[in-house]
Amino acid sequence: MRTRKSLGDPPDIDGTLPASGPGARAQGVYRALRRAIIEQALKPGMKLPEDTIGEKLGVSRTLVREAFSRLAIEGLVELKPNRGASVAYPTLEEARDVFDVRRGLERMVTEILAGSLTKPQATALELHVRQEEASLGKDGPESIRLAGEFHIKLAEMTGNALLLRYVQEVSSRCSLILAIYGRPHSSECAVSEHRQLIEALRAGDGARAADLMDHHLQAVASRALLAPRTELDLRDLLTPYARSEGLDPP
Amino acid sequence: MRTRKSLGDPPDIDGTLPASGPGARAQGVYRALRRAIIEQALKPGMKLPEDTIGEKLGVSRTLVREAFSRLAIEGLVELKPNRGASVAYPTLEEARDVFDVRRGLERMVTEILAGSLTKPQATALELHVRQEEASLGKDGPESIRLAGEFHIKLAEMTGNALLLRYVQEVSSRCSLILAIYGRPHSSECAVSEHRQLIEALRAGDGARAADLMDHHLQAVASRALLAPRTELDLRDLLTPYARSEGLDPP
DNA sequence: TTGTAGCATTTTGCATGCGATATTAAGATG
DNA sequence: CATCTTAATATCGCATGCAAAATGCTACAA
Repeated sequence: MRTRKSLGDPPDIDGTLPASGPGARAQGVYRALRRAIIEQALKPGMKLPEDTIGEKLGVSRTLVREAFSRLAIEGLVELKPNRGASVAYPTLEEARDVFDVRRGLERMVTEILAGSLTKPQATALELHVRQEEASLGKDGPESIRLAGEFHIKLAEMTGNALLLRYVQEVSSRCSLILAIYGRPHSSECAVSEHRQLIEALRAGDGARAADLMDHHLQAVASRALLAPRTELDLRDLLTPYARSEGLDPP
Repeated sequence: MRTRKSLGDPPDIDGTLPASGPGARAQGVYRALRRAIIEQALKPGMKLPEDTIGEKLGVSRTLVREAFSRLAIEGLVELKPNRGASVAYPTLEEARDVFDVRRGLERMVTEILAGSLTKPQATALELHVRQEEASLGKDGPESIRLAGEFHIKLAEMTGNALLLRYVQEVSSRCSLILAIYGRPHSSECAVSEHRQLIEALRAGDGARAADLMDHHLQAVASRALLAPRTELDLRDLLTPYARSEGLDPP
């Protein structure tokens, strides 16, 4: 039963939109910050003062702190005692850790799905891939979001809530990582690889599907993490510091 | 009231004991509750009123809430809007999810370690197993704790912080699950299986090591989750409700 | 210029207070 | 006697307040 709405409230138009009721605002702050970080409205390393954020979102520092601690656990913000919160700026090593775990998790997803994917599920995935293709030309943030959601959809289909949560978490962190270390115009996922994956899943070929997924993610990681040149890497390393000084690096 | 430590206080004697400084008390509450749940001082389903807990721990509701939300994310407490927190009471389905993810995670651990385990690490593991053997006869909580820590130690040795965090989380949840569904006197892990695992790791035989780990955890899950008899299962299902009424079921 | 000492301001860590909601108890009604 | 109100109490969600720590600023000396 949906307990958090009071009786007079209008029905939710969309489950993903801000709900009303107790606890909803806290979650709203969390979700807002999360999206802002992933979409790079809040750039890696950026300082996050509690009261500023709270003012801007129309809530008290309490709820902002709550969101911070949650985001900190997920690795999206860093939380230093007496020095406040800032958008996380993962090191290359942390980035590699995240990608490694992600590969392992998604391999699990793939293996589970290879034995259990239903026909409607396969259809839904194909529909999704078609959307990805459609959005490819436009080069907006849309294609990146869709590519990410493909992996989330897969995790959802396992029916394993914990696995889904972990995949969501590593996906978020990967977004942040790619924002720092990724090349600007590299589309994260090759749509053709998604297609092949669906084919293998539909065929129930778990080994092949797992292999495809592994290579797929390995490719994403390589594109991002094999630092193209050291100098570029160093420059990027400085941008957050520059930004925190109010500068505007090119 | 002045609960904080002032400057003249003596330094902490032990690093693992409650540290002083900002943020330390918040973490202290979290850790205290976490341990209390895992060690079943707080039983599954038990209600957790904010102010009662805060009083007992000498902190305000704020910090207790903070701990609750963290524990809720980890699946150790349930948090219902306007109805407060209670120690989580995972369903059998959730339990299976956790065990499945755990097997996947620990397979990752095993595969990583098979290629990289150093000699000192192997020695440390052997020492640990010897401790497990020593504590076996005593049948105290010691042997259970040690068995769990073996898996944590393995995760630590991968050097992957995220993987470690996930393994810790699923381990905690497994403890809770076993507290509900496990048979009272079943030692969770067979020490001999730990021994074999170390041997395979030391030999660098990743496939065999992964297989051993998989069977090992499968065994633990089976012992716990293949509900021995349905009636016993039903009875257990009722105990938390009985407890919340102040009754004391046998 | 460069470094630093002291004060003013900002920001955090945490406790407490107030209104809202749930839960329990008591009384009324059939 | 069971069930529906309704009042009392407990508990939560969240904002705000206050002290401690950090940060920034100004002034001054080397």
